[in-house]
Amino acid sequence: MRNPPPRALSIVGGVEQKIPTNTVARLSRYLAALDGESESSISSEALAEKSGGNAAQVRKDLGYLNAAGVRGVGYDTAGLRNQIRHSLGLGQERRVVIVGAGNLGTALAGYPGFAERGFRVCGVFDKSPRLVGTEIAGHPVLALSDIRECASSPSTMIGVIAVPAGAAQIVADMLVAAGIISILNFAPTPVHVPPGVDVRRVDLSTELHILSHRLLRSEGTG
Amino acid sequence: MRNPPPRALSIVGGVEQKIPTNTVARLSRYLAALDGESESSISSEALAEKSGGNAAQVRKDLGYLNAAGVRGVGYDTAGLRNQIRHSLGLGQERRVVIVGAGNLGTALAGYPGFAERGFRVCGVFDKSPRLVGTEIAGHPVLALSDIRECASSPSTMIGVIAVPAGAAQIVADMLVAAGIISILNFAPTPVHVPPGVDVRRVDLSTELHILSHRLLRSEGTG
DNA sequence: CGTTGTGAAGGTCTTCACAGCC
DNA sequence: GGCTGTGAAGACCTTCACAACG
Repeated sequence: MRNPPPRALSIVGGVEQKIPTNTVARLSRYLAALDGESESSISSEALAEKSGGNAAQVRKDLGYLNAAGVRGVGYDTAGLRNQIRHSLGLGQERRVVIVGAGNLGTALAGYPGFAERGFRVCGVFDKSPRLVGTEIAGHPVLALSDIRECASSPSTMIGVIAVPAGAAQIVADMLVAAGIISILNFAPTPVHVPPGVDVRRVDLSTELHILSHRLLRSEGTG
Repeated sequence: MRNPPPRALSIVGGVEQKIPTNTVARLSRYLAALDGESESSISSEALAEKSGGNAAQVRKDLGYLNAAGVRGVGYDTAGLRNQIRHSLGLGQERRVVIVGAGNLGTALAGYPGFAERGFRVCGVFDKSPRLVGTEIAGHPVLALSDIRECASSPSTMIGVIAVPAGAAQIVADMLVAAGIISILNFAPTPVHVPPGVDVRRVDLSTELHILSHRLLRSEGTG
């Protein structure tokens, strides 16, 4: 959320600049699009087509990576993939803890995209003694109190909140107490965290509301 | 991501103006925040606090609704709730079909927030004959071929794609063929649809990538 | 008084258009 | 010729600041 004042990072081998969040989101999609690409080189136009965007934007976005496109040809597929992976912090393995072993937590734990895209689920937690000890999607369900232990390399971990709204804040507090500073919140409520902790929120009802609003409009005009 | 057709909308006879998508998303959150509100009136500052936003923005957003705030007091809770519901197209019941009865589809079908926020799941579909006929989250699983039948009031329906990437486009085509013009796509791939069909995309990997990128930054500066 | 409603300012993101390069 | 890289323009979004008002 609150990012530090724009400051140059000393990354080995280059000067990185701040990349807007929207661009990061699209980079993620470019990466997915590249996964299905067998040609050794790809043009901004082709990449836009495959990722659902537009060519000028692709070029602007890749500009943030100091991407090595070749004029008249396009971008080297393998090199571009590496650069995007690097800029998304996927050079090292990212570990994910999921809190909440209900329907959503189960879906997340079993989501094949996680592993494919560089994330490893390293713990699924639930407060219910009925669930602790069972297994979902191949992961043992652990007690909430074990979060701390699991989070031994805090800075590389992401915590996912997949519990009902009423429990979201308490879970957030626990994640923060365990040293996790990066949280994805699926509960339909905001959570408060100390400065330095980054929360992203995904709310299914909100997505439906947006579609519903636009339906209303097309009903009005149609 | 595909955004709404950039057409200017002239609602006949009305004073309704276009509401930016970001504002619509926040309206959804204001609505959620109001659900937990018992006071008869609420200030922009209080609403901002409860919804995780900022007061000036709340006032700007509510301005799009011609909201009837009372200076020195705040907004009438019940009235505001109604206005937001109306502007989100929740005056009528919105029906949702979910395609894909895997982990994610099951989680969505069982998500209590849907019903609470004005949406009714009216069909869960899957291509697997093994699943058709079973029940998930209280909904019978139907065959894909029944989508058309289910979508008798097309304009009020929202289709949710909860299938693997490889099947997403085919499912999108089927939804469109059934007359559905509003789609929420959870598959990690874009889908192509004809003009007039509105697609929103939610990608879990992308959310994780954004967090991962920001972790990288804080590792660099920390 | 406290709070809304809103023009104006400031910032960010997207699109355009074309120079530059292979 | 074809495609990238990018400044400039334009659209959009957020924040500020304060007048208007109950």
